[in-house]
Amino acid sequence: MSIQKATTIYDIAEALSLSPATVSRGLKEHPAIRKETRKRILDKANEMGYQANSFASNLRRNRTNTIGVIVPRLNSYFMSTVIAGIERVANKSGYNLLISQSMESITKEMANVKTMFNTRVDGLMVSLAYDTEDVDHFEMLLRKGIPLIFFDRIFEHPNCTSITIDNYKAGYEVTNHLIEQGCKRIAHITASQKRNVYADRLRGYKDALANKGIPFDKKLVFINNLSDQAGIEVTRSILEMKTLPDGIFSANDACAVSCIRELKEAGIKIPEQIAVAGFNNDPLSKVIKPNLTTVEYPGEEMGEMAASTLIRRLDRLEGANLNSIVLRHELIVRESSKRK
Amino acid sequence: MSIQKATTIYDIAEALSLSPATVSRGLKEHPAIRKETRKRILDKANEMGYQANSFASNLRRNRTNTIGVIVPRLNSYFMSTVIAGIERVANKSGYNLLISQSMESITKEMANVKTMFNTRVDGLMVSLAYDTEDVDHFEMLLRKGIPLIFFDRIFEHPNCTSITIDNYKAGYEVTNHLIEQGCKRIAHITASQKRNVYADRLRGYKDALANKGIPFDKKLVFINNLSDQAGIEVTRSILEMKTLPDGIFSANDACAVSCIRELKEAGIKIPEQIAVAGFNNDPLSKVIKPNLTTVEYPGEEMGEMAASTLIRRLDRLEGANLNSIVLRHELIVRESSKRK
DNA sequence: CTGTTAGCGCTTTCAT
DNA sequence: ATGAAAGCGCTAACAG
Repeated sequence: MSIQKATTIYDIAEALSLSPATVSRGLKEHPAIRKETRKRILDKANEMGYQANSFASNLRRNRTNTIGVIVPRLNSYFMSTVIAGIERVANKSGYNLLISQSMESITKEMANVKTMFNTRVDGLMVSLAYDTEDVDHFEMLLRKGIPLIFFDRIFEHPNCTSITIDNYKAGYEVTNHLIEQGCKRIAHITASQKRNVYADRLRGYKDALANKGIPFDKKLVFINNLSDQAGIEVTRSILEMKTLPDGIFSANDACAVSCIRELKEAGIKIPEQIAVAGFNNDPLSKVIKPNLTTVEYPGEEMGEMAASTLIRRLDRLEGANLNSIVLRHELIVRESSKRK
Repeated sequence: MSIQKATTIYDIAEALSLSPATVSRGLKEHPAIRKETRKRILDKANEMGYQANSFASNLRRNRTNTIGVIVPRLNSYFMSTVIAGIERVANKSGYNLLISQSMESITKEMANVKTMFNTRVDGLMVSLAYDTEDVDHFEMLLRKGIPLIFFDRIFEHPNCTSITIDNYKAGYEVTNHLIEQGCKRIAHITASQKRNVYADRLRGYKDALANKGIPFDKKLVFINNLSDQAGIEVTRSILEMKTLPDGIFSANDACAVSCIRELKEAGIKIPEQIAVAGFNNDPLSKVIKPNLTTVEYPGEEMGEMAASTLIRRLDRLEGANLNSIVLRHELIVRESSKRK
């Protein structure tokens, strides 16, 4: 099979005795083209197996049709769900995706931004690394008018849309639920307070305690990276406390599951002695025994929202200048916290 | 801050009283450019903040500088490690990555290939979905001379390089190890036999048994999707057997870990009653108690090899026409199988 | 509603 | 060793 030269709009134009300009317009939704002409063009294009050359188009329009995505890590159920959502929307709208991992490091994140910038992505979607302090490294994009969207791990910025769930409320609900199950001494395991998701959940936790008149004890707040390993270590610290907590609220499921395992190992009954709740509704939460109480996090929807908001903005459509979008979460109560 | 027009080779040419052609050459490693001129060009480019416009270049050269990657799913430690390896090499060589997930479905895989094709990726790296039967959907790429590389879940094809570990040997080693620990009745949990990784490990398992004169019993081979959930279900089936196995070899760690938990739940002592081994050396394997015997799989190296092989081929460099590359794996013996 | 025309920025013969 | 010039395929004024 020989390598065949690709069909161009010139070929179509010639076959139809039209000008390339008309063909170009016909291929889009240009208003000033007769419906019938448009149909002829589309049919012929199909017949000839026409594939737009995006480089020519990009060169001409000074656009790339590419959206950058920077996430801390890909290896969680949550993130792969978000990516799937982004992918669906981007593909549908003819955008390509450039995905990269910051590995939770600001340094790598900065390098990624630079690569994205040099690749001239049309827009960028970011979920921040643990240790990112500010968003100066995104300024070069903003100065060029390249839209930037934060999701999940966001940063408040006047020119950027942020997509989250109400982490404060979710944190409040989880904590309140544990209190209602009779917990009076609830530990909270979380991560870098530089990130909204963790800071907000902690605030929710504090307010829920305060509302029920339970004093806040900072010795019960553990900050780590929420990994399996961290779960083991934190559980050991907890087991060494003179008074054990009677509830644990972990800011993710991986860590919660790891805690449950360690606690069971130590002979602690769950939920009777310690009730446990996690966050994200990872499939793991339905595997661990007892099943883990958690918060359903609409990952795919978040990906879709992020992508469609960005694309609307790129295409100068409506509803693109929102400053923040908050998706609905849901507390999922399972055996790990049911005491009544 | 106003939006500033980007520097082009014309700007550099003008500033240096050279022709654009010379600048273009100077920016590459063109042999016919005086070293000194080259340095002047490079310096000036730097000073002016020159960024190549890849669309113009792509349009001209009919290349995209983009590599496609299609994987079953992103949400495993192994895969995110592979991607990190690919990313490093691609970035270094100035290639962009287009990543997508087939979600283990041939249908989605075919759609992804088509998107990649239409995006005119310069090359494609693929790890196949569970249910892919043949590679007909890649033919359109091969016909165009677009290099295709398979990694991990490969398909033998004369024009494609394949990158794997020796799954047969690994399967043999794991099984043999279990036998040496005294196991005589070893179950094997695996996935679609359409995929080399699972078929090869099963062959290794069979041959190891045969070599020690242990009869193969097909009732001891369980085929599922190796998820946590599958681990639970398979363990339940196992627990219902009239004679329990005394060893389990799971083709991944996620499933092995899930089994261990279910077995412990049922009061089975590990490794005393049933020794367990997994595959991939997922961080999880060091978290579960007892720590899981597994096989170290060099994910990052695999990603690097795949990417660099592909890029060498794209750049017409040496060592690009290998048909198959086999990386080194390593059996990691931990408590879950240590009986002696 | 359709055509003409002029590039977008780069690479690559072909000249010199 | 360097330059001139053509053109990759498409889009967007502008003209009609």
